[in-house]
Amino acid sequence: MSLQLSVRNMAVLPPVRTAMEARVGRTPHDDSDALERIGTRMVLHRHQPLFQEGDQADAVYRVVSGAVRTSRVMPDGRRYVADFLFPGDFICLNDRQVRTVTAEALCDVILIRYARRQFNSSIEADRSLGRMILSILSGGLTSAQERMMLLGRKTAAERVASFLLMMAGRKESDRVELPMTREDIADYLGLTIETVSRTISQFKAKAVIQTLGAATIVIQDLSALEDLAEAA
Amino acid sequence: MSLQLSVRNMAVLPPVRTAMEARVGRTPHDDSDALERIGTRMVLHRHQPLFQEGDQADAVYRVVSGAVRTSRVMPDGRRYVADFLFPGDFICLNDRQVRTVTAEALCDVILIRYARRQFNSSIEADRSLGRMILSILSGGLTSAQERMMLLGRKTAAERVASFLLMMAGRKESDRVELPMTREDIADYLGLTIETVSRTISQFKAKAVIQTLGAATIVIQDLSALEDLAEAA
DNA sequence: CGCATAGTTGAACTCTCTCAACAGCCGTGG
DNA sequence: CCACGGCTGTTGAGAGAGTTCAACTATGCG
Repeated sequence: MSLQLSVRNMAVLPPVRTAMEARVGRTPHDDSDALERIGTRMVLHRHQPLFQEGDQADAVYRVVSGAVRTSRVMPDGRRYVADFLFPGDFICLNDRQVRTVTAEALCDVILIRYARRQFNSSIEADRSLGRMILSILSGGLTSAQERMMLLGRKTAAERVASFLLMMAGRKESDRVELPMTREDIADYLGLTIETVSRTISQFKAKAVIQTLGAATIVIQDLSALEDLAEAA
Repeated sequence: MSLQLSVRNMAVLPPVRTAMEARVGRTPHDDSDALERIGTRMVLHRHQPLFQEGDQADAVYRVVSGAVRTSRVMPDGRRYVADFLFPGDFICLNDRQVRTVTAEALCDVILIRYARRQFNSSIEADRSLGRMILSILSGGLTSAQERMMLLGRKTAAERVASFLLMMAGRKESDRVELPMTREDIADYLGLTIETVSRTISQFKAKAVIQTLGAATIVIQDLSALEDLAEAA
């Protein structure tokens, strides 16, 4: 009945992206102070699971490098990708007892693990850290709403364009690496592999983007892509 | 780029529903203690807006009675209903500065208004209240994920069945009042009015539900409805 | 080099949407 | 109190976006 969550946060590791995140990132009392002491570093290899649906949720994680996917499968096999997590993002920053998604490494990943109890103590002890977590959760809800609009009301082309812009938003360059498969993208956008593939081909035909192998796309015409995304 | 949020919480006013909510609801130090002092009661009439997209977000609200709808409109008119808020639910429990949804009364509504600054102070002052807010935000994210699965992967029949079960979940009886229009439901489920209407008609034809006017449905066969919802 | 996996493209199909007409309900005013 | 008008909801028919099934191609790893 409920899903585990993964919440994005750009506070420390990657460059800031939004007003909220910028604000958080510049908090004088940086969150890493309080958290650094209690985290343990760990490595995950490509396709290795971090945890499974149903597991006890005894830790919070933060991605240092690489990319993680959280997903869920319906009894009949339909899959839903909850989120892609990149450096700086927290995984499952909520208070659920049981995992409701499976988290897997898309490529080799380094992350920091925080035991739930210690993490909670840190939040309570450090007021600015608590505020930050609140902010991150708020931001997560906000972007969840954005995604619901996408899933409920946008066309395939708009969804794919929005997705590419999202991925591009993380970087300066016009070159975007997609560590996930087309199937992952499809399950993230509520489409099929074929539709994602066809849509990307259309964008190439229109010279909006270009591909360097399936995993790398180059944005040739950013404003055209933004128009296609029909940003609301 | 970001959406305002409305977060559900059953802690005080209505009966508890989930593990998390139950836990919160039984917190010895009840949240109403800390909040009651700073809230002001207000009344809203049917169709009256509480706030609009773009407004300054200087308050948090909590529904006492009635029902509120939050929504957003894309430039070309496509609408997305973010949430329906019922007694006990908080509206826009996040730290965004600007409203990214419009909130309107579906019927006559009583709510409590908390000035943002005082609300934030209360959270910081009262540890258990802070925990509760964190819990509510977590729960909001969890149900957002649930909804994304619905929007991305479920069929029209599954969506409508899930919706009816959601609405029924708030009550003991098998009689469910729907204060929102078919259009609201459609925009909430990512469907059209016609599809919602047709699906409800199908359910009636199968004797799964029954209607007493458009606004009241009676669940005749709960397990059949649950099957239709294909609960994941 | 060769196989397996991932991605692309084509064609037919289907679910949902769109457009359109009709029906039912409710409040207002005669 | 009933009749009218407007709004909300229902039903029908046709169209279209995206899916499904299937074949083919490219890529990457042993």
